[in-house]
Formats: sequence, C-alpha cells, structure tokens
Amino acid sequence: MTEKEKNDKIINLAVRKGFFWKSFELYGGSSGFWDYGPLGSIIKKKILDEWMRFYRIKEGFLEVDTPTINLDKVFVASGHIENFVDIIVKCDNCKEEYRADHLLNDLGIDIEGTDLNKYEELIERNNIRCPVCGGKLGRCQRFNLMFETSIGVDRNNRSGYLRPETAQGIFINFLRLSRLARTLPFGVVQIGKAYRNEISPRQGIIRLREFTIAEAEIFIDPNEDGLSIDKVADYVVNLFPRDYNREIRITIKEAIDNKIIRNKFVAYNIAIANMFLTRIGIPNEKIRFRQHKKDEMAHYASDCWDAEIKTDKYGWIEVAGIADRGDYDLRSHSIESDQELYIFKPFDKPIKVKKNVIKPNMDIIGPMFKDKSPLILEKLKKGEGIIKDGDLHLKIGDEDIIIKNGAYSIEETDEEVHGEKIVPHVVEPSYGIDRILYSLLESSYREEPLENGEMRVVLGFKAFMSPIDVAVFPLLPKKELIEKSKEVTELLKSYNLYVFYDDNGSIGRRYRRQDEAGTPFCVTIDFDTLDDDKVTVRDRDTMKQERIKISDLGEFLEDLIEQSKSTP
RNA sequence: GCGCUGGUAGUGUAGUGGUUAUCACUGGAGCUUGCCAAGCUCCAAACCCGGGUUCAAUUCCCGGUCAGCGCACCA
Repeated sequence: MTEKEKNDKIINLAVRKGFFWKSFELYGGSSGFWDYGPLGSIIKKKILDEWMRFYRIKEGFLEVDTPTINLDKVFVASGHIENFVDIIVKCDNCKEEYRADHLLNDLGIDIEGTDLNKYEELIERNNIRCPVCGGKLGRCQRFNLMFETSIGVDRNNRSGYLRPETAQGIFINFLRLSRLARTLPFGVVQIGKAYRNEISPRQGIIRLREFTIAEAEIFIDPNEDGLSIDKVADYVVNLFPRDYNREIRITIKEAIDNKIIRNKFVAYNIAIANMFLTRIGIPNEKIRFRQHKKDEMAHYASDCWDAEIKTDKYGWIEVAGIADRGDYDLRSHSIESDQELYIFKPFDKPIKVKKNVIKPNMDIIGPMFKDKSPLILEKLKKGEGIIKDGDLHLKIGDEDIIIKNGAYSIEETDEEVHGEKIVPHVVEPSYGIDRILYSLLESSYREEPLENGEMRVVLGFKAFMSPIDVAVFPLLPKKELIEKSKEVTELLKSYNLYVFYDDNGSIGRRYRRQDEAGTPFCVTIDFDTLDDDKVTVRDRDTMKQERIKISDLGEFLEDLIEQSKSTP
C-alpha cells in the first residue's frame, strides 16, 4: 500500500463513517472548509477535553471565550493589518502572480511595510520583469490573509476582521485577567475558531480557512521565572534545533542546561505538549519539536518551536507552535490603546528614593501658555522635560516649549517606592486541533489480515478517546435477544457510555463495522444470556471474548476505559 | 491565483448526442444464520453547477466550481 493509497483510504473511511467531509457539498463545496460528522465531532470534543485537562486543570490556567470577530484596532495593534499581508504583483502578459517582496529580495533589496507606491517605484526603477515570460509587471496589490467584515448597518461604521488567532482576545483582556490571577506567572487559555483566507488551501483538512485552535498565553515575569521544572526535568523529547541538522533525544533538563532551549517556559511547555499528544494516542516516535528558522518566525515571535507529527501522506506536519512572544503584544496594545498594561510587583520592603521633582509655578506658566498649560502640567507629572542651561525644555507635538528658570523650581523629595511595574513576557503554546485529529486518525489506522483471508480495517483509538464507547448486539435478530439487548443498552447509557446498538447483518459484519469506527468493545447477547445473565464482551484489538455478568458490565467497561488512559 | 488532468448512487466504477444509465461494495426490509465482511429474495440510491450548440446534451463547446498534480502561497 503506497502512502497515497493509505491516505485515500483514510479520507474515504473518514467520510464514510462520519468523521468529516467537505463543507457545502450540496452547493459544490468550497475549498478550505470541512464539516465534522457524528464521530468526528465526538473525537474532536474528546481531544479538547483532554487539552483542557492539561492546561486548565493541571496547569491551573484561566479560561476565556471571546468573539471571533474583532475590531480592526485589535489587529492594527497586533501587527496583523500591517504584517499579515502579501503584496502581490501580476504579469500583464502571462498573468502569473508573484509576491513583490520576493522579487525585490531576489535582487538583494530588502523592503518592509505595505506602501504600494514604494513597491511599484522599486520595481520600475530596477526594471523588474516577469521572471517567467519577461512581460511587464502590473500594479501592486495588497492581499491580507484576514477575512474582513463590517460591523453594524452602516457600511462605513466600524470595520472588523475574523480573528486569525485567538490570542488577541486574551491580550486585550490582560488587565482584568491579571487581576483575577493576582500573581505571575499565570496562564490563560482559549479554544475557538480562527480564520485565515488562504490563497489556495490544499491538503484537505490540513490547511483550512476556518479551523479550531487551542491556545494558552502564559504571562511571565521576565526577571524572575518562578517556574519549577522538576515535574518534567527527566522527561525525554525529540528536538530538532535550528543549528543542528538532525533530531536529538534529550531530557528537558539537559535541553535547558545546554541552552538548546533558551526559555525555561518554552522548554516546560514542549514537555507538556509531548505529554498531551502521547496521552491522546499519538505514538511518541512520531512526535518531534522543530525550532523555527529565523526568517520563518511570525512577526511577533522571538523564538518558536513547532510540535510536528510524522504522517504518511504529508510528512512532518506542524500541529502546535510554542512561541516566545516576548512583550510584543502587551506593548503593542499598550501603545495603540494608550493604556498601561502592566503588573505591579511589590518589593519585599519599600525602598526610599531621593528624587528631584520639577515643580511648576502655575502663576507664571498659566497666563504665559494659556490653554497649553494643562498639557504642560500633565507632561511634567509624567516626568517629561529636560533641563538645559537652566531652562526647562518640553515637547508638545512638534512644538518646543521652553520654560524659563523661575517659572519652575526643583525640589528634592524622599519617595517611598513599594514596587515596580512589569510588562510580562508571553510564552504561547498554540495547537491546531484539526491537524491533531487527522494525525490521530492516520496513526490509529491499520489493516489486519484475518484467518479467512479477509482484511479488517481498524481504528485503534485508546478506549477513552474512541467516539463510540461500546456497541451492543443481539447475536441473532430474535425478539427475546433484541429485548434483552435494548435493556443492556439502557443499562450502559446509565454509566454515561455512548452506546451503539446494531442488529443488522451477520455478527461478523457488525464487528467489522465497529472496528472501522474504532469502537473498543462489543457486547453480544445470546440465548445463554437469558439463563445466566452473562454477555460476551469482545475486544477490538485482540478480538478475544470474555463472559461478563450483566450486573458487573458497566463497571467492567468503565475500568477498561479508565485503564486505557495510562497505556502508552 | 496560474497551468495540466479529471468530476456518473454513500464508496469504487461501466457506458452513451435519442425509451427505463452498467456492475460491485455499502445501506435498508425479510428469510436463513449460535460469535468475526457467508447465502437467498426484495428495496433505496447517481450523470458537479451555469450558459451555448442541437429537434434532443450526462455525452460536444465555453465559463464557474471542486479534486489531484506542478508553480506560487502557507505570518
């Protein structure tokens, strides 16, 4: 079986069994959008539940749920309006499209920003022609990868964008969240949809225009990490550092000590990511963490490690990124919103500081500067203003204000300082849930020859991750057996199990159907059951059967499902 | 976005300018069947969308769309 054939089979199975399928099929479909069907919805939810268990329960992070549409200002601040843009130029002759910055870079010209005139001017001045046909290049166009929308009835009202990541919803709530957390470090998580208007999404469910991400923003004190890595010190991960050209297996502690991973929080979260992925059933040997090359990094990141999963079809695919965003986001929003975003960190003991404070004499300044004087007062309070040659110099807009000696005085004060303002740094683990789901499906897929020469297709999910917990069959479609089977079905539902009842076709066919769906257990009711109250429990992986008393059945299955959580 | 190739039941396919579009698997009803896709009967289910040419288009032409591949893109 080639890799392509295997992939085709998996997609085929996923569609047939109701894991996922293309959206809008009724109207011809649209690239980059996929629906989750009944089984896919459940497994996606189970992945998210497990993710939340890791981050909200175990790490103790706060959860938020913010709008998918954000005001344009949010993305002005975040840099997405500016940087989440490609400048495209099209050949007038052959209609081939290029990224203008790439054409310029090829000539060694570095250009930043999104000023179209600048691009067109440079292209013209350097006489850049179409690399394919030599034709003349047309006007430059801006292509932003965010979906734009307008808010409210009036089209000119306020412009908004569908978020390309959930992170901004956390950053802009920083002040409220930091008050709730009360101490650094703290983390905030959000799961939700994000949107990117990909130019040409391919690769099925791997590249989507609307997708689900699970993100944690961990706010840390840049001067004092306050993190113990004891829990993960000896945990071994597969690292692919930027300056190596190979993978290394190494403990977290070694990776930190040898400065392979600079940031302790990043290192810690690499371990958590590895634990999470293996927990839901991705084989450890198919996971690695690859450090981004310098030019590969997003505009906000100073370091980034991708969690990658080895797939048969697509090779190593990125399923999570663990980025060191520094203080980029909080500073940007601080500037854009004109609000200070910081945490006040008290000293152990207040310290006394002698300070020279400029005291303006408003009796003079007031009449002299009239309506500008309130602004002057405000600026002086902020500590702006330089004393040069005995005069006080101050800038208001473009204007230089000079306040003569005598219109102000300098006083020495003793000030008690109780702490300092800190702009936290952010480490962000960000997971692409759809890709994880695909990887899980692919790595769970196997075909096994049976004794009779047939092949059986199995999705070998861990029992607790399987969409259907248990199937119940009457051995034969006889009235008594069907009745008993429905009783058993109801009993199992009372254990909060998702039960699938099936009395159609031969018993073997029904087992096959459940193997394809990944159902770990099948319960069969036969005529003996009516006498001894025992049922046959059949295990998906071993196909072994065991007789269990109906009164023990619920707990028996619960135990097996629980056990599957700790198996590798 | 560009180029090439393709699009027929849920899936995989055959075929056609003209009556009721082939087959298999799957699915459903029943018979049979005492634990791993058995057998029999019956049933359901499709020509990607729009326009053109034509008496007549699923078939030919054009456009769109989706898919695969190549280029480009993937912060």
